[in-house]
Amino acid sequence: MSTLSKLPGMDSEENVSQLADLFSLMGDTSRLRIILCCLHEPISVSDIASQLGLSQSLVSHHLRLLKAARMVRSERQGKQVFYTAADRHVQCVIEDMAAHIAEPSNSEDL
Amino acid sequence: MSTLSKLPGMDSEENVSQLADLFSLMGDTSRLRIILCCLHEPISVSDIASQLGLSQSLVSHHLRLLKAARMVRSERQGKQVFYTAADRHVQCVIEDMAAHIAEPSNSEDL
DNA sequence: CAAACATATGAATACATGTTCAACTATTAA
DNA sequence: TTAATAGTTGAACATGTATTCATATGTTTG
Repeated sequence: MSTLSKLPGMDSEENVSQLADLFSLMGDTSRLRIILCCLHEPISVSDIASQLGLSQSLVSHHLRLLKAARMVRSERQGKQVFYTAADRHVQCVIEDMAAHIAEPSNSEDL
Repeated sequence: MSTLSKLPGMDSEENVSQLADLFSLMGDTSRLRIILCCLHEPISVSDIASQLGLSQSLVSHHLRLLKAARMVRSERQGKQVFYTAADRHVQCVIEDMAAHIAEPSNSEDL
């Protein structure tokens, strides 16, 4: 058995690339900001676009990818479509990464 | 004040792109696998390369980026250089993302 | 029905980046 | 010092992808 890591499920190629795909999605500034917009309450596409200063088309493109990865959920209300972060893990990931940034660098790093 | 999110520090442009850069690093399959290799114990460049079936050069390139982002630490021992994951947050991020994948999709997703 | 609004989508482009190859530095052994 | 091993680095290439523009779909209102 090839145990690349001791994390559950992380020994298969497929799981790793599935993970990488998700990280890749969050690796784009526009997309990450869109996710942040969706974290706390449902928000419409045009509201995201105007809040972030992005074109509506671009936001829609990104939301499609995020939705396909189940990172956001969509709900139509009349003409508008509201998006929300899919589950709490999305926020957890961001908080953890922020904690990494906050972590003081060791002196040995130099 | 523009509070894009209620996450501490996530209201500034710079912090968001700093986050995105880190996610982007983890968004590549090779790099993510390299990180997984470094999670639990120090490992040399050539060992990573042979374990993952990647060229030593490629591994070194990736490690340089990971080190610059303070995701891994390096320590030379003789001819070899051993790398380790920098802090526990790196592992947390991966675990959270794995939990997201494991999360059952809602019926409304269709 | 047509018009107006909100969102989605496809194609084209411009830019970023993962990978390879070759050459270079660093460390140890003979 | 020379040879051998381990790692790094730079340039070049090939592939992927974020963004834009134009157009299409869906929804409400007149």
